Amino acid sequence: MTPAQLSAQLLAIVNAVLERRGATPKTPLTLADVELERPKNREHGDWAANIAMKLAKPLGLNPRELAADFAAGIKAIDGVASVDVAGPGFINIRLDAAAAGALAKTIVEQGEAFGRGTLYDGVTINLEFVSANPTGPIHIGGVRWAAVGDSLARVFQAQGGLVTREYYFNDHGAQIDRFARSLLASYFGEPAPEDGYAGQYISEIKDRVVGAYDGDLAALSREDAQEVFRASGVDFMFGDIKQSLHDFGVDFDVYFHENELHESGAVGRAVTRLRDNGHIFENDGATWLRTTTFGDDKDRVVIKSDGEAAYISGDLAYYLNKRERGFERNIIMLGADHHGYVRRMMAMTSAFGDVPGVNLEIMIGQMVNVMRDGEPVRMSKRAGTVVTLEDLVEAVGVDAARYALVRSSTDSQLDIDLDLLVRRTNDNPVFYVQYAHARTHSVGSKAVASGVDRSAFAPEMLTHETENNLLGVLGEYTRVLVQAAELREPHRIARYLEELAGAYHRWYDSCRVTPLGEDPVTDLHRTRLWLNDATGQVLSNGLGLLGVCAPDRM
RNA sequence: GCCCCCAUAGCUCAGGGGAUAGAGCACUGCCCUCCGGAGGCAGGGGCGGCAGUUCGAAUCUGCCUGGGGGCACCA
Repeated sequence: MTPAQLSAQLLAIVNAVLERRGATPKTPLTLADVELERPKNREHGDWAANIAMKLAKPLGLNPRELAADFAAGIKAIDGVASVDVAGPGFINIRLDAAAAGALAKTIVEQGEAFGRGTLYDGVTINLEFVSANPTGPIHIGGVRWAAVGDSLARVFQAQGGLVTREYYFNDHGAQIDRFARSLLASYFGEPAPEDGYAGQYISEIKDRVVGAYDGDLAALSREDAQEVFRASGVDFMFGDIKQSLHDFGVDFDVYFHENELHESGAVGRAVTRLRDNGHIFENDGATWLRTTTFGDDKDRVVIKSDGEAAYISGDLAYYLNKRERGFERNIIMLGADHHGYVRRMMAMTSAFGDVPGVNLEIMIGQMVNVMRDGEPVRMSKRAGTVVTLEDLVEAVGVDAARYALVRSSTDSQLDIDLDLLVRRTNDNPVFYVQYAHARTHSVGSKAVASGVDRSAFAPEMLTHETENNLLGVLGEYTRVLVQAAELREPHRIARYLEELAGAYHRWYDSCRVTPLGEDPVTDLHRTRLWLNDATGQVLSNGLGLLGVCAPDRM
C-alpha cells in the first residue's frame, strides 16, 4: 500500500466521523489535508497523521478524542497492523509487512514510470534559463541555472508538463559591441578597450574569425572589420556555449534571438497592445509603461526620447511572443543581481491582462561563489579570470558538477571549493548515491547468478527493521517529486536520494539477497530481490531527473 | 534610504507548523568466514538575538544584528 492510497482511505474515514459528529469544516477536506508524514522516530510507526490536531481547534473538539475516533476507522483498513493515538493527538499507523512490502513489486513493475505524476498534465511550460550573453565562455554562476533549470524541466515533464527549454540570446545590446571592439583590439594588437573583455578566449576567438573570413580583413575599414568580428565572433562564441552546455547534458529546444523581436516589429506590437490596455503614456519625449499601477516602484521607459527602444521593450515583446506561441506558464530563472526586474516584469504581466505568478513566474537564484583553498576566486570577464563551465567539468566531471549544483536550494548562496572537489572526490555525496545504485545492480546480478530470481513475491516476509525502513523511504518518492515540481526545488530529489541510499546500505548490511554458502534459495531471498531491484529503479529514476548517471559499476 | 536572499554541527548544506533537528566531509573508536568497505555501527558537537502567533516554531509575523545582491531614458 502506498501512502497515497492510505491517505485516500483516511480522508473517507475523517469525513464519515465528522458527519456522524455533526461537525462540518468550513471548506471540504482534500487529500492534502490528510497527508501522512513519516515519523522521524520509527517507534512511532510507519506513518503518522496530524489531522485530528488540525481539525480539533476550529471545530471545538478534543483532539485526542477525535483522533481515537479516526483511529477506530483506520484499524479496519485492510493492511493496517496497528493504530495508536499519541501525544497531543498524533495517529500513528503501522502497516503489516505484506501491505508495506507490496510497494516493491509495484515499483519494479512500473519501472521508469514509477514516481511520475499528473500535476502538470498537458500544461505548456516555457522554462527560460542560462541565457548568458555570448561575450565570453559560460561561467560558473550561469552553470548553476543550467543544472537546476534542466533538472526542473525534467521534473515538470515527469508531471506531464509540455516543457520547452529556452535560451534568450541577447544579440542586440551594447555588450555585443564591446565584445566586437575587444576582438578588433586584439586583432590590431591593442590593449582591450576600457569597457571591453580580455582573457585568452578573446584572442582565440579572434584567430578563428580571422581564419574563417574568406577575404582580406586588413583591406576593410575599421568599422567593417568590427562588423565582421561582431557577427562571426558571436557565432563562434555562441557555438562554444552551446557545445559546453551540450557536454554538460543540457540541450535547449529554442534559442531565441533578441534581434528577432526588434526586427520583426514585435516590440511595436507589444507597445500597441499595452497602449490599447491603457497603460502607456508619453512624458519628456519618451514612451512609458505605467508599471506603478501594478505595484512597481516607478514607471518604466519603453521607448527612449531618442526613439531607441529601452531594454524593457525587448522583455515586453518577448513575453508577448511566448504567450502567442501558446505557453500557459512562463518561468524565467535569473541570478540575484536581477531581482530588481521582478516587480516591473510582474507589473508588465498584469498590464497585458495576465496573472503574475501564473502566466509569468520569475525564480531568483542566489550566486555561486567559487572558492580556492578557502578563498573566494574573483571572477572578471574583463580580467579574464573567469572560472568556466569547462573548468568545472574538467575538474570534477559532469555528474559531480551537476549534482553539487543541484543539491542545494537556489535561495542559498553556494560556495564551491574547486580544490576540495578535486582533492577529495568523496566530498561530493553524488558518489554515495551512485555507489548505492551500482550496488543494487551488483547485488542483483550476483543473486541471479546464484539462482535467485523474482519467481516468487512474499512481501509478508519483509519484516526486518531495515526492510520496513527502506520500504518507507521508497514510499515517499512520489510525494517528493510532486513537492520538487510545485516548489520548483529539484534539490529535494537529491536529498531524498541520499536518504534512500543510506536506507539501502543499512538494509544491505543486515539482509542478504543471495543465500549464505550452501544455504537453499528461499522465497525470502526472491522477495528481497524485488526490493533490491525496486531500490535500484528509484535511485535510477531520481538520478535521471537530476541529469546524473546511474552507473551499474563504478 | 528602499527592495530581494541568507544566518542551523569544525566545513558545505538539508529540514515547505509536529514528537528526541539531519546528511556528506572532517575527528575518535569499532565491524571484513561468503551478495561491492566508495559500506555499516557508535561518539563528540548546532537552530545569530529579542518579542509575538500557536496545543506545538529551525519553520509563520515584527524588530535588531551580521553577510551577499540590487535599486538608470545601461544592457
